[in-house]
Amino acid sequence: MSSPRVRFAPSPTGYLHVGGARTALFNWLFARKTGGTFVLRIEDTDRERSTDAHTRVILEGLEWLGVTWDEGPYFQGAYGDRHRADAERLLAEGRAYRCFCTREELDAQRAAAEARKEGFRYDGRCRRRSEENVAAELAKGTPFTIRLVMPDEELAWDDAVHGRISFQGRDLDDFVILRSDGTPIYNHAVVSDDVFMRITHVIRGDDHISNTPKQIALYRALGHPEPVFAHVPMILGTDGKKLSKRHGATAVGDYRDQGIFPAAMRNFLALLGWSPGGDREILPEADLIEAFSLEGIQSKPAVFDTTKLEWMNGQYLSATPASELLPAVERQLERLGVGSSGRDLLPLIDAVKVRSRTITQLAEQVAVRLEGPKERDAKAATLVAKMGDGYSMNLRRAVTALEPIPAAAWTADALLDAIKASAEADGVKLGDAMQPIRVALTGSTVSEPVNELLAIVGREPALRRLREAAGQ
RNA sequence: GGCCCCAUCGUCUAUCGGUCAGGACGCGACCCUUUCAAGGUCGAGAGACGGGUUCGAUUCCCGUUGGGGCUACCA
Repeated sequence: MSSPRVRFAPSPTGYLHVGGARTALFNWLFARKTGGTFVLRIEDTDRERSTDAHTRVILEGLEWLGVTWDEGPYFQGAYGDRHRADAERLLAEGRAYRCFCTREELDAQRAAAEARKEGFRYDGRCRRRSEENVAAELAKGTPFTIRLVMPDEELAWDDAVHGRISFQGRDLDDFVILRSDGTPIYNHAVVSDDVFMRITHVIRGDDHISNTPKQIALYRALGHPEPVFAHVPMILGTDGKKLSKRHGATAVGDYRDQGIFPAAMRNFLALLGWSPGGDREILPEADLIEAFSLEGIQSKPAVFDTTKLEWMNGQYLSATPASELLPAVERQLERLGVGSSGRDLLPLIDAVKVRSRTITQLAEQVAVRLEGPKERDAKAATLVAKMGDGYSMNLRRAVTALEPIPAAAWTADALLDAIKASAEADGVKLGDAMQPIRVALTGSTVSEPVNELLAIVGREPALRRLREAAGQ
């Protein structure tokens, strides 16, 4: 077999959903693994809902993820002539027919079927029209759609992830392939394009399984061999329902904005519904490609767990040197309206790196060290409440102990000694002396070691904040 | 309603008939640290149910239950 050709074919009717991103990723991984070609096709046949803005967002999302395409983007809307020609060929060969039923008639039939608790299936009445009758309708200029003659035969395939899936043609109806305005319906456009673009492997979402028999019927009618189909399971929200807006962030852009790394997102998405086998979790791009296979794809849906995504991002964050993080941190600081006032940010980044899971969190922590906390987090607030007067008392002690240290001697080591000596003299546990300082300086119970924190914040700002927090 | 897909810890998963059912996230404990994390160690935690097939089923088959998808002149 010549090298595989795969495609990702989103419709620009919304943002790039994480499910779509994963489908794109699997296609990409497969193409890279097999030395195949990854084609991007924008399915914009739904003129009502498709927008250029959505197309742009999808392209940007893919680029951000590092899912690069080798061909395209092709726009399905540009191929109307071929779609029409294919439909007319089917018509000429008797594999399709004109349907003059109006929307109203169809709606009435559907309503009646539903009232009887039955599924609606078009009864094919227009297929039985005589040639004279068709000619007469045509002469009158009655609008018509073109429907495919659904063969009464088995429509089955060996799905690369599900194994054999089989439908019966008699359970399906003669579906519309060309609208009365001459534009194609999804299934028809897809098959026409996949044939034209010589797609060998169709890797797409599970929700397309029920479209597949229709498309197989189309391939057979058109006289083209079918590609390999691989239907990847869907992504669910934590409640087990299809992932949607109400589960929170679903667009890849949301995660980019939250400070998730493309590499972490890629790694996480790849492991959602696919496993390289064994116990590996953190896989760089090259390993992902090396290990990828369609057979490794799970057949059950997967729940999108943002906690694990963040953990994974933290792994990538910890492994990235501060110097590489710097530009992103500077951008985030700018967004927060925080100036670095000429300070070298590298030590600050290193100080908070292992305690952050996203660039955004990291930048916020850097900002706090630069300008002080805006508020206390829940744990810190609880701690302050629990300590009562002890909180400000310990802060006053800290100020007394730290004030004598001149700026020139304001080092982590000296600070540690001073705090220890003070705590010991007052009979205060070191933790009780430290934690109020940490909270006063960061608004959080989590930070680098307190003496290092003090050194990083600097003598004047640190003492000022401690006094303020102590109510002095 | 019809057609189709799915079913291992809370979550992501390993297992391709014989395992103390392994790993990761999260959770708990401990170690490290006279302070926070990170890290390390340990722990709790799963084969939906019922039938088969088999010397032996999480694994193969059937059914039940429970999820999900599709059922448009949407994609």
